[in-house]
Amino acid sequence: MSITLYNTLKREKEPFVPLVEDCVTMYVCGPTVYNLAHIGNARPVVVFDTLFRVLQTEFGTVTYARNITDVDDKIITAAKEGGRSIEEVTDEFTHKYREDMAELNALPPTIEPHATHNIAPMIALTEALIGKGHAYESEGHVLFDVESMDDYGKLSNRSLEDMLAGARVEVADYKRHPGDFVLWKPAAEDDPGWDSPWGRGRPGWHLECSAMIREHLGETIDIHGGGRDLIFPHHENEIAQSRCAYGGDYVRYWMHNAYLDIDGEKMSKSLGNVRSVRDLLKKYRGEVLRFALLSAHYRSPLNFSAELLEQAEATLGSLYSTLREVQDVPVDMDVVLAGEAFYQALCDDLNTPQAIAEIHALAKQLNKASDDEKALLKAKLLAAGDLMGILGQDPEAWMQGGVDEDAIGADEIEALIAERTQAKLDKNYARADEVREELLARGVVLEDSREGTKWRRASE
RNA sequence: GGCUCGGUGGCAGAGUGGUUAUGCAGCGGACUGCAACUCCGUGUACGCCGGUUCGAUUCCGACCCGAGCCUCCA
Repeated sequence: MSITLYNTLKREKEPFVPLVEDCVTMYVCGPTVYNLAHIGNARPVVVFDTLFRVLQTEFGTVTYARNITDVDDKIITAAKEGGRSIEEVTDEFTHKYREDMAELNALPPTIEPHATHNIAPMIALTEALIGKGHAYESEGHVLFDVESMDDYGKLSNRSLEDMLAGARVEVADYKRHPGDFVLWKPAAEDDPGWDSPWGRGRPGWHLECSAMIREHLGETIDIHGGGRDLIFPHHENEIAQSRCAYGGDYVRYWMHNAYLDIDGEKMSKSLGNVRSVRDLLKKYRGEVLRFALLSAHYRSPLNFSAELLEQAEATLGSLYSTLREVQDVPVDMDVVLAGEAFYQALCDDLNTPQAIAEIHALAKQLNKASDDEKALLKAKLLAAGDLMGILGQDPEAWMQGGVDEDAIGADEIEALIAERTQAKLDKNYARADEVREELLARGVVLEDSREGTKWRRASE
């Protein structure tokens, strides 16, 4: 099965062929650890985690790196405001980031390089750029000279003139060209800093990714992902740094996910609608958040809303309900993915909505399957879910679980169901319906079947 | 102003030069003591205007509307 990916650099889908046969390198821009991850941060994590899973089905070795930016102005500010050390802040939020992403069923990346552990390669990169005439020192800063690169702006498709036309920012007087960007900047006395040929300082943001990719993955990698907003200037500048310093292509496939809106509005601090993953997890299970994030194609904007989450929860509930019906059916066969529609959808530039449609088709088949068809269909459904990071839990536990601490307990539910069952045997339907109504009012839905009464927590 | 990306049925959301994804909601039916679950059936939507074509939602052009980037915000 060949995988097709949309390459931002070429603005079209193309077959994915790794540089080294059977061996893929992928890098995704990770968090700056100064606060909690919000749901917008989670989108690329879930999207590229899904890609990671798909790539692993096709290639023997997939090395996936996601960095931790642990030196940055915002971190310094956060530490000062909280009266804490830099390490306290970065440790706390690195930890919480990992926890939150794990809740979303995102697999840990193969490598998680920290910026502060890779200062030497950053200094080396800066020196290389100066040595080749692509960077210059000015007032304690080291700046990249954008005019020294012929095709600067290729990824974002803008010329230096375009950038000047739109410039809305005062140009620092130590820059030769307004587009020049900082590779290394001086550190204030009490700020984190490292000794360098240009004095005590710290790296610019763009420098980190270039240096860490070179250090951990190599000169040219296959896939580099991130949010759409990173195309310019971040990724553009990474390209400039790495290609000018090392030669090579740097990145062969650039992938960018679209933004997330909250209730139809851009998520922003000023609107006060930033939703942290941690906060959302108090009301919705991680798998629900993940499913919601995958319900739209990664290159399409996604409107994040209560309706979306409730629909995600209902859909997952329905799929788990299907799986619950075949709980006792053993699955021990390997599914040949190549022929499966859900797999083809995922291989086609990660078309998750199409894959979800195919999952519905499988569930429908399973719901009306004869006994001897069930094992294979169940295996396919689980395989599809596994690729998307969903449907991996025990169906009964999912149906009866939730995140509401105050919900009615299982024992009490079972007792009421027993009472209702007896009432039904006694043909006391009034009492039976009364029990059902009472449970419904408390968020429990009853489903009678030949095997007895089952229950589940209602969505919402 | 420049660059990029969109406008699909009540809602969400794929996709395609011609056989009307998928889910939710709605309607009809089967099942059920009644429900729920499940199953069956049901809705000819593609911003506007031109063009190409036997035929366009899908290609081309103009237009309208919206979003993002150009401010180290995924």
